[in-house]
Amino acid sequence: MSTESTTSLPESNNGQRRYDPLATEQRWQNHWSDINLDVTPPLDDGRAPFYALSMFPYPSGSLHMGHVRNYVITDVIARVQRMRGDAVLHPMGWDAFGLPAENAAIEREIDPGIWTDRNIDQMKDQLARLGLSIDWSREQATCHEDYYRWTQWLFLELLDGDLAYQKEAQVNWDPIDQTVLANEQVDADGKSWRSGAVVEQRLLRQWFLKITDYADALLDDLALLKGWPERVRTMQANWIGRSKGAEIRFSLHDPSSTAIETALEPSITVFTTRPDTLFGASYLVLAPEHPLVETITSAEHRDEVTAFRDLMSTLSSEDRTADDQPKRGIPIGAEVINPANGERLPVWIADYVLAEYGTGAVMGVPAHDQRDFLFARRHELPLRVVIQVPGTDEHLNDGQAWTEPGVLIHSGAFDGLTSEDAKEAIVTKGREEGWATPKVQYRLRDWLISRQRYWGCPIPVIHCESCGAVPVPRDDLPVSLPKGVDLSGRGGSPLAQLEEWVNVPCPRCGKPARRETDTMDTFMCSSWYFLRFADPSNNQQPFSSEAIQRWLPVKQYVGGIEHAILHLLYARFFTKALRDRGLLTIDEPFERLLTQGMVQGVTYRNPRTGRYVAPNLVTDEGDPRDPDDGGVLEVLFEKMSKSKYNGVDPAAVIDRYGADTARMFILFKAPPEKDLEWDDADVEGQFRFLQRLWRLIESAAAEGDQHVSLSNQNGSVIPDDLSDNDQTMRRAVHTAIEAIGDDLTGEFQFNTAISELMKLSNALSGKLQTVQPPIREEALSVLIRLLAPFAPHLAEEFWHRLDGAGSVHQQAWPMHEATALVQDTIELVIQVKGKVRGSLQVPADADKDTLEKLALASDVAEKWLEGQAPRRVIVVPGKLVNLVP
RNA sequence: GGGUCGCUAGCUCAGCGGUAGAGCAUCCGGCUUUUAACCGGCUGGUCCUGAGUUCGAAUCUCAGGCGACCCA
Repeated sequence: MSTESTTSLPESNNGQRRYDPLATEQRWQNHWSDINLDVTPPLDDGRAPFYALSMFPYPSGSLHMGHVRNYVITDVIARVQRMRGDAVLHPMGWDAFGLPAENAAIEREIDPGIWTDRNIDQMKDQLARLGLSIDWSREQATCHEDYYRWTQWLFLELLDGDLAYQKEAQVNWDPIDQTVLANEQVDADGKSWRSGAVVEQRLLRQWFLKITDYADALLDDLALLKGWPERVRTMQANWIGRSKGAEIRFSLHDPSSTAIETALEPSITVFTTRPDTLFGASYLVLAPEHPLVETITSAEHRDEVTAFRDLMSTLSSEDRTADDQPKRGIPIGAEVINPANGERLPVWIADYVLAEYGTGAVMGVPAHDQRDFLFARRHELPLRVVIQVPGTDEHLNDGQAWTEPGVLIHSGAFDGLTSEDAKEAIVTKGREEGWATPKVQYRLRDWLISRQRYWGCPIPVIHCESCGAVPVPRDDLPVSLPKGVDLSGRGGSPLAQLEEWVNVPCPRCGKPARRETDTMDTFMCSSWYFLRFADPSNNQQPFSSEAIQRWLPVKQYVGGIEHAILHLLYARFFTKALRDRGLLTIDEPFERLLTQGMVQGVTYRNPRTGRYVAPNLVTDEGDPRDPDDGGVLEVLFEKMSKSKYNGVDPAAVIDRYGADTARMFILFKAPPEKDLEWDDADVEGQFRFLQRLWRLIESAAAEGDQHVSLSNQNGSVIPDDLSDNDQTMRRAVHTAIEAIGDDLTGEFQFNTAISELMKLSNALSGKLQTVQPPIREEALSVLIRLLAPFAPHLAEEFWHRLDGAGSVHQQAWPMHEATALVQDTIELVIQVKGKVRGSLQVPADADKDTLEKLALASDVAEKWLEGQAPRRVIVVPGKLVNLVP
């Protein structure tokens, strides 16, 4: 594209053109698309690979600011790496299965596939306006057959590897979305991550993936993820929840015998992380649902126990175990023998013990476990201190259990051992005597992937009465989603209604059989999409090993913190499982992770009613009032959402200021990991900065003495005879290169990088005429190249305006020259007793002695030392001299 | 209760042993049939508090306060 075509911009009456962002941006976007600027280099390209990836969006149909922030961050990284000489893969796709499409179908009788494709088209148009350097030729949508046939193929791999199985289990049921959910998809309050409904427990036969086989690997390999935020790693570690301990078997005491029967069956096995406190056990608790409750409850306790179990079945596990709940429980009339000391302990059932965790039974050690302590106090059970509590001998302080490790007391032969040694010694003894086994327990459960919904990837399995669950042969893939299904939303798997689809011959024996009618959790689809981008149109396999070796792992992944556990844990599991199936050679999918903060909008809320008020109903921003009752409103910043009326539409911002301003504002307003408060005034400020740059370039492009042309930029040589002005400008230019380079290496700090651009612009403004032509050519060339990743359209416009060759986005990233940063003289700070009292211009290379002499001879020294010789002189060359009288 | 992060100008953030900075906002002045204006300048700070280390602390250490997030 020639610079001629830019003359269509409006001209002002002094001959300078005005900045018209929309026309400029459209023009360059078309041009880049024409020359395939963003296409990924081929596999045999010799440069270092750099895979930059944003978490792909659900195609809701409208782009919001969170998306914009996410994709702009990734785009800047991709652009910088290209200029630094890497071969960059920067793709985009759609996480396109999921409930909104199905709900739209129910409400408006639109085919979910058509609805989804339409949304994808819309969002793609919106994304295109941002000027993202995405290789759209690699686009994927998880709901398209040429993608999901490979999701099914990978499911069969997991099935072959014994990592997928069916079982009947208590599972989370979302009553609003009418489907089951994985544990990760239920929040701490027991609510669905999607619908917000309180989940119920149901006993159902479902498909699971054995993520627990990888619990140790997923935990241990967190140490490899040095480029991940610490808190994400911590969250994953907590979620996996590995605890080392032991299972300890307590034999039931036979009340008809007075002898200690160590081998009486049945016995009760508990899991504990504190075998060192075994001698402090004073009771034993079973979960109310524990199967042994049925058999060992004594006749006189049976009615009470039945009533208690009925009560518990109505409560969620969160309600039962909440800290502020009184610990409820009742004895069941049985007794066990403590294998360590032969003591008889009563058996209780209680709300705070859950059947799903551990063995569904715990030993009660009131002195050294806070929950046991509260339970024992409430039910007047005995308490025995077996770990020495510092400073108090035998008693507990302030109504608390002592849960720290310590030295054992009242523990027979183990007295005097530390907790750590005692754990091992007690378990060893127990193992010899057959009542203890070392055991590692996890909080992580297997991943429930069945969903009773239509708009998802069909599970490629056929159920045959003779052969059981038979995998669909790989040659028969994909198992296509049938059209024309009645989506009533009334529950049950919609696919089950379609008899002609469901009834098929068994692939193994040929007898009539039925297809699996559940679809997969959409997190399955997103657990491998980053692999497909490396080899997007392969129709022989999900991806080739050559493509994977070239591009994976993802060098920089960018997305929201809400996936800290969900998607990021599943994708890590997939990677390891596929590695063990021989399909991958990498251990981790994402080398570096950036979790961007939320975009928040100004929000008005009536503190009395709790209702949100739309900003256009607030007449006076200085004194916001509720239009209904005239009351004063709270002004807050909260995550943008429809219900809070605080959203800002990206399209409206781009219409008004252009994508470059929107990009610059979002990057400048906050560091990428932190929340960003949207402020229209600051958007204006950013637009003004771009206008200042525009004028700077326009004046440089003017004909005459000041005219700058970058056409011979590579040939221009910095002369030896530099004036002070020349040197000052070069210093500003190379300082900016160094600072921005630092901001874009390791931790990304786009906000400070843009601040440096502003400083550089200020340093050049009005001074370009005062320096030699090669200096101003260098200055402008650097400024434009440093700007390019942030404001790609404007930088391209500037580059062409000053006769630059090719696209600015194909130029090399500037490198700073250390010699340009050197100063002849520096300002030496003079301190007296640590307080700054003045300064002095001194040669930059002066040695310590010289500096000391200069400082002592200065007016400052004379004034503050009053003739006395200083007791001590501290000289920091290049910086200061501190005189201590 | 535990962990992580944060507290610097009115706002959002840099600075992380050596003269407290940027952008926006405010205020003042200028320019203009370039008016979503623009240009120039000023103002503004017990760097959360206290103690310690040091010649010197926003910066390091300890204690405390407040806030956010995660876990229990």
